[in-house]
Amino acid sequence: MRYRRPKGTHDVLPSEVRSWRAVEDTFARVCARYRYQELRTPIFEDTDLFVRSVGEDTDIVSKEMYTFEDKGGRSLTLRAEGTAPTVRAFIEDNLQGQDRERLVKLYYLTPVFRQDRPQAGRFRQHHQAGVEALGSLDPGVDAEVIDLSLTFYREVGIEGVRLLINSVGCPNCMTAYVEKLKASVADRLDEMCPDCQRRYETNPLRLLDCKRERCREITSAAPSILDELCDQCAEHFAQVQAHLDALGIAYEINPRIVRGLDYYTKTAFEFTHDALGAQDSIGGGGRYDGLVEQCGGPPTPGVGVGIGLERVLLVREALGVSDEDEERAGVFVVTLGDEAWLPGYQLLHELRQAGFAAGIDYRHRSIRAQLRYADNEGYAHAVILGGDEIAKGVATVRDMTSGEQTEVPRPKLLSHLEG
RNA sequence: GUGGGCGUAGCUCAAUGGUAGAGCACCGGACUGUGGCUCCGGUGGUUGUGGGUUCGAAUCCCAUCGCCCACCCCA
Repeated sequence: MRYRRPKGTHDVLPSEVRSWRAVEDTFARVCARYRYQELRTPIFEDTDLFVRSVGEDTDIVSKEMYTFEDKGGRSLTLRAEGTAPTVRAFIEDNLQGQDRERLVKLYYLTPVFRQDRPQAGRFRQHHQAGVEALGSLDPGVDAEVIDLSLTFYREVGIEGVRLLINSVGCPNCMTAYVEKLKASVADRLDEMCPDCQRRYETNPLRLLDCKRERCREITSAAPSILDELCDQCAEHFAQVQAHLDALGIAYEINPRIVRGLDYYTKTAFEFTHDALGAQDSIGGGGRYDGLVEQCGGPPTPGVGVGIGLERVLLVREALGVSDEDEERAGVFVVTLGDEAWLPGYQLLHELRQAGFAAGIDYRHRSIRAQLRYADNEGYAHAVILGGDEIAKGVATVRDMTSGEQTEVPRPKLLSHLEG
């Protein structure tokens, strides 16, 4: 095999496209219902956009980005996540207009590139469906984004989604909390794993995220961020819960949800599903009230979610969700012998011009082979043209479901098929 | 990046050192101009690749590539 697809990437085969379409169309439909508008941004951006928004010290930026230089010496990076490019466009294209209080609601479907080691549910190119709501601090918007996500999961046929929520506070309470966290861990730091010892200096919040039993045990003694939130953040988190409660949305509060992107403030949440293996997160997001300003725009709060489409597809498969069978459609032109070929070929063109899906057998095989093919390919009708039909100026129309056949005069063929 | 498992026909898998097979799919026939059911027959493999051990390797050893799973991280 001379060429292979790059590691961690996938070809979406014709047989798989239907479920992709079903999921993508459902997402677009749900977004339209919640009044989010589609935004398409480039597949690559200035490297600096991701570095400064996601955070220099995150795994995504420090080891997973596909970064390259163009001929002008600019450093560019393949889309490593969805929020930063959306925020960039929000600012650059002035999507908010003059009304700086206006809520701008955007959605996207996009490939995302990260160079991890592939495994179940993890790819180097995956696809995310996401929404971003920019311009409101209202906790009802946090809940709306969560509600939209859950509606999407339900409408693609996924039951059993678990919602985990947390608040990571604002820069003020977060800084104060980080100090307390470090203090509580400090005297046992030498017992922790090398990663955590590094995190202690570079990104202490991530200490809470470590999966090692020893580290978990040590951090379990640490204060919860939820106890350290400032009044504003605590109130916002309470209000998010009140809004979720009002919608009857079940959730678990999990103070260990930190998320791997540095721009999050206040609300952070994650959707998981038990049908998946180790990579059980099927979506995640949160609030990022400082990001727009940090990227050079006017101070603007925001909240959003990213949903992994491959994982959604995996869950659907595990749950046995099936897409509707495609109905039989189209007309297959069966020609018998040389004299019927060109008339059949003309009919094929005529059918297509009239809007029918239509096909023919370029192998000139037996009628048996042609009908078998038409059956396998899901045609609704076969039109048989042989010596008899040509002589009589008719065509034989066979209904591929019932097997009924009728002789139809050539001039009336199209109207007969339409009826 | 670290560790483990697995690579045999288009697909799912047999064959444990001695002639590479089955089911499904595909093609043809029974049915000379009629698909689906049944029966019969057929096409299809440099056993991922390279090297080694052996009289003999799909099988054992080494290397390499690929895939899968876990760690890590995330969607």
